Amino acid sequence: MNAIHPDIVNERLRGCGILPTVQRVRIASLLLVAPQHLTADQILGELRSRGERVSKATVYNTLNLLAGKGVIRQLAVDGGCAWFDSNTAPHFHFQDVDTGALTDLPPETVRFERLPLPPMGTEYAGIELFIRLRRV
Amino acid sequence: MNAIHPDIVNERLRGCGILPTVQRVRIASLLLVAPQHLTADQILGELRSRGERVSKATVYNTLNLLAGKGVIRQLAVDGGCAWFDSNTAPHFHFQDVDTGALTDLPPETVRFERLPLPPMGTEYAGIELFIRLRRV
DNA sequence: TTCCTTGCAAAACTTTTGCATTAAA
DNA sequence: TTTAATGCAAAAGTTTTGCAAGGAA
Repeated sequence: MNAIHPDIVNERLRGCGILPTVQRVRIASLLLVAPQHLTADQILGELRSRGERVSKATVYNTLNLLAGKGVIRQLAVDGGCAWFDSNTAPHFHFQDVDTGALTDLPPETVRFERLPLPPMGTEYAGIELFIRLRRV
Repeated sequence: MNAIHPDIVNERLRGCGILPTVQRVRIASLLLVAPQHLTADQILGELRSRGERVSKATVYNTLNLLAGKGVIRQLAVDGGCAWFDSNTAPHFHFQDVDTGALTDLPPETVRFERLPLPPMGTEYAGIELFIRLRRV
């Protein structure tokens, strides 16, 4: 598994007005090492298997904090638990219907010819596109 | 609120191999009366307010059964609880970011110019498109 | 009768919250 | 020293499950 220098994460968090505590840096480092999709439970499990102590509550609090500041993105996928995406650039996803696992879609493979105008009194807050895949 | 003839629902369920019991017909009738999006809890509340007795477990079991047979569609929306859509034709959704409420998108307002090929060994199982709206 | 469905309560899960303890500035 | 974050356990919310009782064929 790759690593990311703690100072980089530290500065990234500070830049967003987030106090970089030990636990927050651990969680952010894990996600930001590469573009990926992880659940809260996967993050907790990975940190604990490394011997780094974090509580479940802190994992959730930190993920919500990071998502609120735009460091990561919470994906609105169904199925029991939330997925957190370390790639905050606009992009779409493949999703395996059986496992729920997500894969980034190459951005240039999707193009819209037509999209609706937002209804009166509203504005776009984002577009989520999931292409579900079944194994054959 | 409109009504739908019980016989119609009866036949619809039988046609899918579902035994049309009293509770199942109540739940299906509520959903199928119009294209709409309801949560399990909304369905339970509506039936109870009409004085029709159903248990929570049966609502969930029935919704899963109907979705499994393709009578309704379970939407993969994030946020605590599942939404069930009585419109099974291919279509997309607006979603209010604050309330989570869903609205059907007029189908002709979305057109793709380009979509990715399914990766080797997979095939399309469906496309979910949510356009999130924020009130201004 | 035989099989399937229902209802209730309890269990299983994910996520949030209250509060004493601990760490950061 | 003062303020904010952490950890634990308990609470909250949605969904599933086990089992006795009731309904359909």
